[in-house]
Amino acid sequence: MYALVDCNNFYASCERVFDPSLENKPVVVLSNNDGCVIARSNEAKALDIPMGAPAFQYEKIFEKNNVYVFSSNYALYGDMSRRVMNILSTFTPDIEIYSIDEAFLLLAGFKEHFDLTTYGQDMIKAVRSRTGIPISIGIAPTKALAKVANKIAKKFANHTGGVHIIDGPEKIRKALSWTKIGDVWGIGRQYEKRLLALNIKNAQQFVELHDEYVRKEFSVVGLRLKRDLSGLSTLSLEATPLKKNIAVTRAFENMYSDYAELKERVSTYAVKIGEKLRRQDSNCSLLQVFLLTNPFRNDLKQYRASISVYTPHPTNSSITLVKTALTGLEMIYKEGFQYKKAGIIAMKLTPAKQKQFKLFTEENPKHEQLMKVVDLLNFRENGKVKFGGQDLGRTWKIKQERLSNRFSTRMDELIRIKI
DNA sequence: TCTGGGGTCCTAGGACCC
DNA sequence: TCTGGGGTCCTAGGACCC
Repeated sequence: MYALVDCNNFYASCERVFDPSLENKPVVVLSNNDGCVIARSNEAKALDIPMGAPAFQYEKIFEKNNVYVFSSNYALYGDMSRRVMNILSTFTPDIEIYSIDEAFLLLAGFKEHFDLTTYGQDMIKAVRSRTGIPISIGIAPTKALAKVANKIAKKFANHTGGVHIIDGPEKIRKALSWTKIGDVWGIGRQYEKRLLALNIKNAQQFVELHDEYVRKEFSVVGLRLKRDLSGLSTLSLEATPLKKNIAVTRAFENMYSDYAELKERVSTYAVKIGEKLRRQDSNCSLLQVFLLTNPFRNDLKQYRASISVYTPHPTNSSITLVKTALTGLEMIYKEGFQYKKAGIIAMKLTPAKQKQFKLFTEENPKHEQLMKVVDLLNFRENGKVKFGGQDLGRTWKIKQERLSNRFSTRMDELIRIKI
């Protein structure tokens, strides 16, 4: 059996842990630049604030309903996630961390020795008492069905107490008939549209389609999903692998048309890519750089371009990455456009330890030492060391007007209690 | 004024190899 | 008239996920 454990309204719940007065109140968390709503408490969902809602369009609704609005605080959410996952790992040796707030647990052979409902409830209690985060658990013979079970556990929390088990053909059929086709894991907007056109409205009707048909219309991905949903375990637990790509992409606060400004932004993104690579101890060999205008401004000329550039050798040195990224930028930049967003994706990642030496080009060995020192200083001094290509006068101007403290990772931002 | 960011996988087509 | 068969690698685009 597989369990899917999902943190309820994760980002909103993290904010609540450190401010319990938010309990039972509507809470939303915004994306970078305070742009869109990316997490909502149940109370906020009840106000019909949709996922992805642009914040500026909902300002009035926030005010009228006393919605508590937060900028996203990834330092906090990442650390809380790590704590939750650590607790879950004590319940089974086989765990796949699927996302920041979700994990699959393989409970092989547990059924014979434990009551799975009680086991699930024990997990809920442990995570709640040790982190303050509420979770829901779905248990079933396959991953796709565990997802379905999780949805039921959450939707009928009053009945299920947060744990729901699907086992046996009858329960599977019942759960699948209840599940709307668009709510199935792996069925997104496009597939939903196509299936509805065929009058396939729920998951049960989907699993009754012929294999060949599903394979032809929805590729092997769809076919695997169909099998897994029908109870044949097809998707297995994956060891949480190292990342294959690492990206830093941001919309700008304004539109830029000046090459010098883009150069500064892209340099800063490349420096950040370097930090991320060093954190997971990887090198990269290929950088993809892209640039685009504001797609929401129909009145302006549109342009988007992207290019891949090889680094001279596998590297995680910010210096080399900046140089490579700027080569790419120069190739795709065109004058006369108002740019709104740029990004860099590092690809072809290799472990930093297994460096393939090149015959003619090689990293200056001083880079490695230098980067170590820079990372250390930036950690201690909260990001004070910058590179020449970055704007030294810039006080990081991403919009974060309602940021909570990094309660669990910074000494100077600990929660304060008055006695 | 204002509209996120970071991932994965699959397929098709082109360029290349022997 | 007629023009092989089997590969790999890369890229772009499109779908999906949270």
